[in-house]
Amino acid sequence: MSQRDDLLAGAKKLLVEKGYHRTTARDLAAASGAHLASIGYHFGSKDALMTTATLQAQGEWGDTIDTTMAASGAEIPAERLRICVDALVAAMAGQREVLVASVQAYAQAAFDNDIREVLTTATAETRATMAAASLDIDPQELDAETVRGLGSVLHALVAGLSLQAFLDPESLPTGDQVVRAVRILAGDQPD
Amino acid sequence: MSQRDDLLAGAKKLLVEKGYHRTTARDLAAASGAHLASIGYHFGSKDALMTTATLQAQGEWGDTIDTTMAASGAEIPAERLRICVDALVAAMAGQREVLVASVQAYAQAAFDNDIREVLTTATAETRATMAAASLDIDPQELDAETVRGLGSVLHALVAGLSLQAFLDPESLPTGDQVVRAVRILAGDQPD
DNA sequence: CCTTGATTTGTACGTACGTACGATCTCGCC
DNA sequence: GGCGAGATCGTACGTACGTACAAATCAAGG
Repeated sequence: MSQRDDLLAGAKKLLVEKGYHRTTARDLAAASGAHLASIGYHFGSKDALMTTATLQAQGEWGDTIDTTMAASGAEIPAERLRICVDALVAAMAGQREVLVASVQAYAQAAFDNDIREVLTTATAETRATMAAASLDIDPQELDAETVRGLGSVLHALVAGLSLQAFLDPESLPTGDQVVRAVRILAGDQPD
Repeated sequence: MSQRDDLLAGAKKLLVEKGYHRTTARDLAAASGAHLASIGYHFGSKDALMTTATLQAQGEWGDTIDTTMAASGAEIPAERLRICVDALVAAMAGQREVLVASVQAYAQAAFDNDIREVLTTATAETRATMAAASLDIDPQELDAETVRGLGSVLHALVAGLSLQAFLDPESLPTGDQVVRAVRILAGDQPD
């Protein structure tokens, strides 16, 4: 494993443990076993290394979501939702570091346009993937309207639950509770 | 206005413009017109000032949500949802700074237990408020089960849409689109 | 075996940071 | 009018930061 890889791995670790800005170049060197000066050589600057690490870490959470969504093969939309939520909630509980990294990525996105753009693109893709999975159709068949509606809602749901998992995993709902809540919200009669 | 207040106002401004850690004590002094040494005098440390500012800023977004939720008085759950989403989306578009501050607050929560606790409490309250508003009942009448289900879903929806507004406001759905998406998800028949 | 280019190392420079602390000011009160 | 506590100011100290750069090392090719 090259120092470059070591640095990236260490950066991701420290991103989760200390956050973006509290991580110093010397921390990175120590955590990765690489030499302080290697940061400049391989990445140009400490900031560039941290940005790269942040984007990679965020990508991993996106991948988790995508694969989880793809795995649910029920017939009924509500049932698919239930299964997905349960699977995601389980994933969230087990991978808190990835959630932390995602939150750090979002925080950086406020000031770094590179990160912002990657996140925006990734979000758009996730919305399409989720909308398609939820309807059990091919992503190509989706119209923009559906992505904006269904995709946004699904993404919001997952992102919101991720935030909840990040803050207080104990309070996460089950897939069943989510489905029942959705049915209440969909209701077209006074309570 | 005292220097203390000036410092807090400046800190909130810089929290949004530069983020938590990139804001230096000298930035704070300059932005608030207060003297560098006043930070130590009034808040003990620069970090304590930034934490206070972060919590205040986060509270403002919570207040926005709460008042918006309270304002929607339709009879039908879905209709209430539609109105709320439209109102919140409008609020998000007009108050990007508050969204930025919230994201910064969450990022800090990963490493600061004070912030984490306040955020957790605030989230729990918001979930209850939203669940109650959505059912058009008094918060006291809510059972824990409903808060966990309906409250979580509503909170996740709002938090998720906030994140979307933060990243790419253009892609936000309308209340109508959200309601239609929810109805699809609630569907108990194969598409 | 020597050369050459890509890495890794050691180190030091300049800078900007947070904070401590004494001096100075403000102003209500005796 | 002076006293004293609270607030503000000026400044300097020690530190830790990011980065530059020359030296050392390594890996292949001729």
